[in-house]
Order: sequence, then structure tokens, then C-alpha cells
Amino acid sequence: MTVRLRVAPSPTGHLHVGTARAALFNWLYARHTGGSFILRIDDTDRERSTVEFEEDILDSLRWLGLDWDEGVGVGGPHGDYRQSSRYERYRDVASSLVESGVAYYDNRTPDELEALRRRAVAEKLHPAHYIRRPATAVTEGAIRLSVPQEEAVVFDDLVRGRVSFEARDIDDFVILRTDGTPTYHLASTVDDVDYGITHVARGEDLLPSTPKHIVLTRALGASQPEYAHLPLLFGTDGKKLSKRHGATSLSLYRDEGYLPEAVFNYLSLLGWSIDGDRTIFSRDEAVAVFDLVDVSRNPAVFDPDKLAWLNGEYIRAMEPSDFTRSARPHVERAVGRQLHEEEWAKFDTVSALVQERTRLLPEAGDQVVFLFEDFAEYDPAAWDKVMTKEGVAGILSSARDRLTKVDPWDAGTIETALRGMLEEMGLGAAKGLQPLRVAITGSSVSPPLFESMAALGRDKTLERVERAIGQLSGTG
RNA sequence: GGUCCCGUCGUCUAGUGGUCUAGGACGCCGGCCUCUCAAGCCGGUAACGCCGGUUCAAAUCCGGUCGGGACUACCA
Repeated sequence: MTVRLRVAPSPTGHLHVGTARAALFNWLYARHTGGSFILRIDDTDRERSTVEFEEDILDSLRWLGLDWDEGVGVGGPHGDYRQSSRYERYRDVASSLVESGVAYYDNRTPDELEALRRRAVAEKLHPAHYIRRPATAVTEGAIRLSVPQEEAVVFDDLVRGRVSFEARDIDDFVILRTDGTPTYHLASTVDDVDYGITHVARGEDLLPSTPKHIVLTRALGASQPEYAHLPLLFGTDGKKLSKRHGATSLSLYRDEGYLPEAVFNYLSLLGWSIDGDRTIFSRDEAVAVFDLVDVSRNPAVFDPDKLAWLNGEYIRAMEPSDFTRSARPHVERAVGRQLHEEEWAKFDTVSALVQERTRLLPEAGDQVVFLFEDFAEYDPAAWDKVMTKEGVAGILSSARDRLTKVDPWDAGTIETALRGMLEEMGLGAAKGLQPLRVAITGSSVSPPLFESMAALGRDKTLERVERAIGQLSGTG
């Protein structure tokens, strides 16, 4: 039998990194086994579901490189793979379960149900203890599944091993609401059965719901899928990852210039490892060895620092031309306007230098703004640290004189001239060059100086050296 | 409270009775290199929650304990 897995996000928000990680593991296992990966959209919450979020989810999945074989957007033998299209199917299933006697109508009010729960708790019983089929049958209201009380529900979870729930702890849960809409348990289970899902790999938060799904699956006369409950993702405070922890939507990472390969690699490391000592590996390498049984049981803390480091590794590994192209939007964003061809040519001359110094693409922009716009003011800390020292004015004016004569204007010639100056003045490179860096970039941190000057051009370079001299003498 | 899950460096993890005075990675600290910053290289920091038991031998098996988490809806 071929393996079939699915991911079933709700379009009530952007694709969450936790959902993305679950999708990733499903995808890895499908690809590893040569099975199918299916995208279903669980949009039964009509109030909060939007087409924009659905689009965002599809885009994010594609961006991550998780292609699906069936489902929303690509079709397949099971309709459009949206739960909102299957209400009739869910109602039919619920009524037939009532007919066969394994489900029943319940028109008790929330207050009555609450009273039953309180009573059970007061008697130190499971809250669900008294929520069972009422003595007298009714023919309206919500529909509950009658959970068989004889035996425990036991299953072998691929990541957790044997898990067991006492039947008496499983309440007769609602499968169809009074308004005729399905609950998550019904819709999800019916879909898994109808779509022939063989492996359900999802977040551990659904572990307590699994016995319900198993009981329902049996009631439907279907065979039970394998379950794999993946460890949850936590924020740095040890709590389930949520909005409070900052960036939790995948599209945000895309917009902030993370590389999909890096995010893929990082996410795969959360709860899984390819072996004892490799951290960086390709999709194909992961596909080759991935197995759900190797997934870790403990929750993983999402560490933005490590993701950033990994992203830097991937950026440095890029083809220089790919980097240049990827960096462009970020450069324009940092500069605050579009650049023309001549300016791009300048950027190209320092692109490789910038690439080595970039972890996150937006940093590439920050490093080169000085090439295209005059900075408004010097970084105060940089100025205090390097420009207030003895002899700085002399360095600047001497450099100005030398730079005026540099010909041709390229990094090598500039370096020769400036190093000649350093030697003549008896200055160390660090001491003699930092003032020039601050003068032309406004900052004490920048790409290498000679290349920066070469890209900036002679006129601008001299202009900025003059500006610094003026500032020093108090007339700037 | 109840049910269930989890417990190796700050973090992600390797480890399935001896090869573990516990390995790799991020971070952090120090050094080298160096025009700054990165990168690179070298070195360092730091963990088997605790208590019992089984065994010649336990991070690995068992029990208990403590701690954390998820769930506990006519949300998903």
C-alpha cells in the first residue's frame, strides 16, 4: 500500500512555523517512501477563514519547497480538498452513525452539561463521566458519538511508542453541532478516511484527541492510520510558540530575506537530526534518510540565533550572481529608492565582499547605503572613538592629497597610495585607516575600505574626506 | 483538579548496558588572522533533574519523586 500523508492548515492566519515544521516532516516522509503528500484546507471556521490566508499558506508552502501531489490548488480524485465543500458529506456520515446506533442526538443545554461535568469532578471522576447517552432519546440537537466503554484505546504512536487511554476517560464528544456543521473531530477523521490517509503526523497537542479519532474511525468501519505525534515548538520562554514570541509566520521570514533552503534546513533540525554531527544538509540528503520513528519526543525551542547563523551559511554558499540578484530588493529598501544601472554596477564591485558579511539579506542593504546616499550624520559612538584622537586631521588631509593623485581609481592603486602614506607617517593600518572609514561611511564598520572607496568614486570620496575635515575644525 | 506526554550543556541534538572522564552544532569567552566588521582557524565554558533498584557494569532497564508541557468546548 502506498503511503499517503497530509497537512491540513486552517486559513485563519498565516502559515505558522509549527504548522510548517509539521508539513515539512509529512513531506519528508512522503518523499522518502515514494508516497503522496496532500494539502487539505480545514476551513470549517467560516468566520475566521479568509482566501488571503489560504493564499498565504499555499505561497509559504511553495516557497519552502514543499510541493504537494494532491489537494487545494492542484486537485486530485477527491474534489477540491476544502472542508467547506463537504458539509453534506459530514452530515450524511453523522446521520448514518445515528441510524446505526453508535451516535445520538443531544439537546441538553450548555448549563446542564456544565453541571454534569462539575458533579463528576466533585466526585473525583473524569469530567466527562456523566456526559453519556441520556435515558430518553431525542431527535434534535447536536450529535454525539457514543464511546464504547468496554476497553481502553491503545495505539502505537510512531514517535511516542505505545499510548493508552481508558475508555471511561473519553467523553461522548460532539461530532455535529446543532447548526449542522461538523466539529474538527468529525471533519478531520472523515477526510482522513475518505482520502485514504495512511499516516497522520501532527502536533502533540492533538495527542489527547487521538483516541476520539480512533473510536470514530472504527465506527466508520475504516482501518486506523498510523499516528505520529510531533513534539511541539516552544518559544525561548518554554511555552508553546505563539505571537508573543515574535515572528511566527513563515511569510515573515520570507519577506525578511531568509533563504528557503536555510529555513527548511533549520526546521528539519527541530525534533530530528540527520546524524550525530551534520548540521547543514540538503533537502535530498534529508529525504534519503528521514523516518518518522526517528523523530524526537521532547519539545524544541525555536532559536532565532541559530536560524540566522544557518542563513548566513547558506548566503555564503550562494553563487555570487545569485546573491547579487537576491540582495537587490534589500539594497533598494535600505537606500529608500530605486537604483539605476550605473549604481548597480558599483554595487556589483563590492557584492562579493558584502556577501561574506551577510547573515540576513537586509544587512546587505545596510552595508552599502553609503555608496548611494550621503549619510545625515556620523555615528556618534564611531566619531567619539576614532575622530577625536590626536593626529586625525593630519591623516585626513594627507589622505586627501594622496587620493587626489591616485590614478587609475581602483582598489589596488588606492591601497598602494594609502599604505605609502601610513608608512611615511609611521602609522599602523588600524589607526590610520579608521578615520577614513568614518569619514566616508559615517560608521566604524563597513566593507573593506579600499574597495569601498573605489566603488564610491573619487569625487564622492574626496568630498567626504573634506566634510570630515570641516567637521573636525568645527566649520562643518 | 483530571487525563496524557516529556525530562542529556543556556538552546538544537548524538547516544538503545561496557567503545561516555558523554560527541556535534548555535550562543558565549579567549587567541590567531586582520584596515573595521564579518568569515576562517585554534582553544575554552557548559548537561545525563533527584532518589532508590536491577546488573560485574546504567545517560541507557525498572520504580518512585520532582519539574515542565499539552489537553480538558456544540475552537481547531
